[in-house]
Amino acid sequence: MPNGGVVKSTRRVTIRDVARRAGVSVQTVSRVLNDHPDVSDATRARVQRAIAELHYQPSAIARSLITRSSGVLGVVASGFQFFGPARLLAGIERQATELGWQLMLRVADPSTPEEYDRIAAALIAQHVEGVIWAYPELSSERERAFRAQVETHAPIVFLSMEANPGDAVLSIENRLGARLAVEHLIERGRRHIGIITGPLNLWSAHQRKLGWQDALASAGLPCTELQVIEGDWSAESGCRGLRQLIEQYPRLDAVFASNDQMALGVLHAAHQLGLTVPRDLSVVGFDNVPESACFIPPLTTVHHDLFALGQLAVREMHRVIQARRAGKPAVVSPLMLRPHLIVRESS
Amino acid sequence: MPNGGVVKSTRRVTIRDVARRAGVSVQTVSRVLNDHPDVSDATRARVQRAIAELHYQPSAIARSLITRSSGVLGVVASGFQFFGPARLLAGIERQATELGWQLMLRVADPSTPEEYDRIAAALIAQHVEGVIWAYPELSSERERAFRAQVETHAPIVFLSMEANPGDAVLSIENRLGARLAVEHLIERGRRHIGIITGPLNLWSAHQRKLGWQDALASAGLPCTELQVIEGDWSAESGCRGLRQLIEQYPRLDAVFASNDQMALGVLHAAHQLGLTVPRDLSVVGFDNVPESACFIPPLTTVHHDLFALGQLAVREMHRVIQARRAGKPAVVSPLMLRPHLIVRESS
DNA sequence: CATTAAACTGTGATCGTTCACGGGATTCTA
DNA sequence: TAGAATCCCGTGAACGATCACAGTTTAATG
Repeated sequence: MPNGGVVKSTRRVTIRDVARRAGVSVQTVSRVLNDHPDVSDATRARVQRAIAELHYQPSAIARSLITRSSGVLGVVASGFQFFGPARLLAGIERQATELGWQLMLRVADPSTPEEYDRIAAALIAQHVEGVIWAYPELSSERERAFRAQVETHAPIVFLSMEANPGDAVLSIENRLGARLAVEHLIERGRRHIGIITGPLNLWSAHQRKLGWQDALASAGLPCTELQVIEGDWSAESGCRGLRQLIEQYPRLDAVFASNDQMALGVLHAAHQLGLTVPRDLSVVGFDNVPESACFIPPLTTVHHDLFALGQLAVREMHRVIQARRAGKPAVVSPLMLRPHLIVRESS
Repeated sequence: MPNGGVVKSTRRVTIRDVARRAGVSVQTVSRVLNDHPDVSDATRARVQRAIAELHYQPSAIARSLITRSSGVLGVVASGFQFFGPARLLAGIERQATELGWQLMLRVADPSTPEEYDRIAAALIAQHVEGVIWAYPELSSERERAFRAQVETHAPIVFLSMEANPGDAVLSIENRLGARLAVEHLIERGRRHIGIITGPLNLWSAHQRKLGWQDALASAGLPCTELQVIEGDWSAESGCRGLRQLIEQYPRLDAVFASNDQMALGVLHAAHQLGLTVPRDLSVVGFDNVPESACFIPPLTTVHHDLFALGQLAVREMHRVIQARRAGKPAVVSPLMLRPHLIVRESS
């Protein structure tokens, strides 16, 4: 019966209650719970019946205190209003659940500096056995401070970040992806290719810009700062970006937008300006969000699989933790996933 | 120095180590940690220095065992590749962090039935003090089972769900929002208004359909099943939806798409079919995703604030838990947030 | 100066579980 | 039939903190 959420504040049913009811010791109940062999079938059945009758649920907290392993991974993420981070988080969650890990979620807001200390402290307090740093950018010094705090307690995996030597970073090849996109524009005969970047303090945004430069340089095409506008991932910034770009670089005949949302903004602005895509202007995006196939016109874009990256991160973490429990030293091995181009009608 | 993530497996620094170093009892250290008054300034300083020198981090796990309060809320969510759930989760996280709660995240995949039992068990095992059920739909019977398991341990808040009497549900007024959208189309002179719904087993999708019916009925306009297509929230389904709609109801002069992504699909299909929006066809969406202002044409849509809803949910949970700690019974009070219409050029 | 209150600090039990160890009953081997 | 081996089960300590209670010193009061 619905009771409006009134909780009876009864004491929690413990292993002791089960033991009493089954007429055995707590240790025997513990053995049943953990599938240890040294229990006769008869007592095992009795204990299991008591467990069911009392609706007993073991306490992971008490267990992790004594076993010194919590079964919890910490995830530091942010910006899941964006497609990438959301997919990443989904992949992490899926794999974690499959391998039996719980997830403690923190959202890092890169604004305040001492917040990272608080996050580290909170994760350590919760006895997380591993930390997955998903997406939020870290300056080198902050990263060092964070690692110094956390790493004596738990290994860390960094995702989509700059890889300093020795870092455990998993990522997609942003630079390659951008190069593929721009090379494609060049193949289609475009010669004056601008870029709208993400926030350039972000490593991934910076890498995509480098990929754009790579492609232009090796084709001997113009590559100046006049062709660059820094956006903020939002469609609106893509819209503004195109206007500015055309103003400061009128010969523009193609744009590489560093994500699909900004590409949408570019398409929008082009439409407003009376430019026909792709005749007057080619546009390529990055991310391959599901909607990009329904843009007007459908967007050529770079596909990458962040769901898989998230899964991979958890698997790596799992491997390392398991190995260490067995006493062997183990480190996360860095890895880069290759993106590929999806050609549609905007180019 | 980067060391590839090698963890020194030293014993954790405990309150006892701090006590020894500061030359006081563990109780005194505990008092310092919890800001209890009965400590002289001199000892307090000595203890704090010891804490700093040893890099001591208290164990939330040990603490929650004895205090019987974990400081952890469980969140069951899914589908954060969509704008709504992502905003909801972001709001929940923000408010939780502000109020000092940790978040245990589970993603519910509505496919398997016994998974709900596992989720409930996991949450109880982790001693969560409250559960926020964010978005994933529950059948009445599954809900009952879940509540029966969890509610003796922790209060539950349901978000965006059907409210059975007595349920603690927070939501936005989906039905009203849809009615606003359709009434607007009627005001603009449209008479043959179709709808592309979300999956109709979802309460929110069903409510939006009812809102559409409300508006048509009170205006005395046609309202038949021929005007209805069931989508799946994706842009692609909106695209297909419009084609089918026109086929089975050729007089169509406006479409209410139950989210912005499907509205994008509608715009796309209209463009392909040579229809000009809004001249030949008016389109209204639902959600007001940031991109919708950059659709072609910019989308008229229903704005609602799921971030605020998430914050609210945590605040309610907080209130209830605090009250119960103080021994007073308290229940979550149901609440509905009003959405409003954003008029742009697609209508 | 004795008495009482206030300020400060320590002791042992406790939360719910597993770990290390020990011991009795049963079966097997010589 | 004695000895060892196997199976089964229980006892006390431990994990890292807080709680309830008690004790000791210092300051305030009559």
